[in-house]
Amino acid sequence: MSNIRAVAELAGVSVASVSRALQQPELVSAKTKAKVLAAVEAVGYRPNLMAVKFRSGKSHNLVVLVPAVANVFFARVISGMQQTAAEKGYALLLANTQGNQDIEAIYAKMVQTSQADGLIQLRAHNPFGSATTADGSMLPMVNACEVLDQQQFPTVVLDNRAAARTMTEHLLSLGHRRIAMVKGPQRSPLTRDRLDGYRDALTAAGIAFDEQLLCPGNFSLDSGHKAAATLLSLSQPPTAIFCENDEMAIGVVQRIKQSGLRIPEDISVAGFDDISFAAYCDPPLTTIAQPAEEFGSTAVALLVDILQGRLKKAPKVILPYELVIRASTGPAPTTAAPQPTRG
Amino acid sequence: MSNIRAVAELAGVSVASVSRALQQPELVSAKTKAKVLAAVEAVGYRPNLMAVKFRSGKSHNLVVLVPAVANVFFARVISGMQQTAAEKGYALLLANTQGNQDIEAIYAKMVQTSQADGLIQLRAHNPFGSATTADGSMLPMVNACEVLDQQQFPTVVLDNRAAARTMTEHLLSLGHRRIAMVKGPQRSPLTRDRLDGYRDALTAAGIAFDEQLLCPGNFSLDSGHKAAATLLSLSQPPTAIFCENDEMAIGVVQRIKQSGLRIPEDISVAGFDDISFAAYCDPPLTTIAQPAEEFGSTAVALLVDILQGRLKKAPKVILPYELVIRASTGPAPTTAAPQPTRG
DNA sequence: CAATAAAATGAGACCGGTTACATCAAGTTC
DNA sequence: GAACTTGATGTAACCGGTCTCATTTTATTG
Repeated sequence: MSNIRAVAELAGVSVASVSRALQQPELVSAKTKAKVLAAVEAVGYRPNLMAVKFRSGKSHNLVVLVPAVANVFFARVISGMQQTAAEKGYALLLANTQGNQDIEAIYAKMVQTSQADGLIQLRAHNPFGSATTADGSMLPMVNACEVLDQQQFPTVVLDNRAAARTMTEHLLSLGHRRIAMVKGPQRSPLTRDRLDGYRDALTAAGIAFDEQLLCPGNFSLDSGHKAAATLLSLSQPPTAIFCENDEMAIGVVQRIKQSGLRIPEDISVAGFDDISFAAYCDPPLTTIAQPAEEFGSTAVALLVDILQGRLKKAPKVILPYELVIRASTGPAPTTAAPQPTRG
Repeated sequence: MSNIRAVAELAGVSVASVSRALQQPELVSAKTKAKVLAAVEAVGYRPNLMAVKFRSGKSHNLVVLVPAVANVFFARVISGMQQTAAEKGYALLLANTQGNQDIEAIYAKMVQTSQADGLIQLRAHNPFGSATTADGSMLPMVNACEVLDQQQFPTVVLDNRAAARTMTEHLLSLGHRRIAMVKGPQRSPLTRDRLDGYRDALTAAGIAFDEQLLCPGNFSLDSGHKAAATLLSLSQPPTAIFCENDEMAIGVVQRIKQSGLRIPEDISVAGFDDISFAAYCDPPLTTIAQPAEEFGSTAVALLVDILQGRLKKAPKVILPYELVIRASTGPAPTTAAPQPTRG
């Protein structure tokens, strides 16, 4: 691999002149610039950017911790990150953590060992352990989607509580009184916020909260399917099921159909995220649309702002959501609670 | 940020001893090692791995060019890459190319500028322009999923021709004689191979090829929906539609239902990939299962083998596929071709 | 105890750029 | 023409590690 010294030698100038000719052409004479460019061409010179990064102390890499890259929603977030990172001259180092904190720690270390300048976390967990560096400065981390309770870090988030309340109100407005919720992992703040929103709406409508109508899930299609089975087997099944993501809702839809019940005539189903498949579900899914790509691009933009010193305090960016009403939700059945015909 | 010299000073030893104590502890005395480790702890030393990479000339980064990270299938491939890369001590630099060759070129340059050691391409395109470096050695690239015609690069691929033939034969065995195909982008070798397999099966069954039954698509849900509309409006519509991926098949399914036709009684639909949503489609989708994660892990393993000099010639790895028969395909209708009732 | 082998340690070159500073040539001003 | 300014270029330090080679210390042996 040819280096800058080879170029300098061939061009008959110093390495400093070569560097200047390439980086600040206005500082060198036209003659020198021409000689340098010719020599660069001749030896096929490509500057070793690793050396530049090392010298400058900036890797221009950003670590991204993603619980599951194969998740449709996260894939969109990554897509948005990628776009903005490229625009700002950063590359993304992708880490598929699968919720494993050891893996998170390994990648977080890339920041501490100068392999990356900053980190974006899509889960409510701080992989660094503390919020500041040894010298007390803010760690270059942005938290998006599911955010930490303590607000030491810049965050990009949806008002999950309000969104869940909006969806629940939509279902209430259709006359539903027994509304089940298929939740995400128990401990996540995201799930807690959405549960709060759900309860807010119930309380406002004067409906008692029923623990039986809460069903755990893990955001997978299968967990939705299982949750629906549980809910349908209740002595008093719900007339509407609100799922914390679209995958689970699609699983729920399948299970309900397998029971011979109709959606939304017998039971309404709602999701969250508005992934592309939601509109192609049968019936098309009522859901909360999140600006997934914007989560990614905003997170990257914030992180770059921090890295370049344009941001002093940790901001909290709240992105808008939208209730998307499709055919999977409809008026609550007026008759007695429907009974499964099979399954 | 503390460096190795600070540690050396505090420990009262040379920088070489510090380096050895951390990298080849068997070379230093127990006493020195203890002093060094204490000093490391005291100053909170983290080796600057950027410096190490620079010095060694190995970045231990791999660039991955993905047409669309938000695509469900590719997301799984990335997931597999991530896993294997982490095991082998490499990090993934993710590039979302969206088919844009300029973006590909920018990221390919990361290899040439030593920011990455190698590259994985998921499309049939060589972002480097040539197959060898200036000195004639093989470029560190692996091509997966959709592969280049010329075989200068190691490739990981499905026997798409055989897979398409298998699916077509499945449909033929159900009595279908008018089998449509919803294709991917025209110029891709992947689409060409699958078309060849489709024609192989038709020829073997003595059925004439009908150009009208080929429908272009772009692997999106929407393009499947549109393709179905076109196919249903034919004077003689197909009795089965074979789509080159599951997204398009799901789009096709929706459009067919909107026409009031039943699947599979009136028309059969088949996909390709076996994404998780395929099993949750209504009816569940017959498809070709591809080992997506294995594409990723194999591609990374091959690339690392190249980088570490364990691989001299470019191998071609062919991964297995599996015909997954679900409810979206069934016997061809025995009556006259069904007519749309609405839509 | 001297001679020698073996183990431990230190000094400093090196990777490939950038850049502060020194140097030098050419032009400007009085 | 001397003094000074300006622009172009070169020299070499520097980033933070690794690693070769020389040197010193310790262990072994006759």
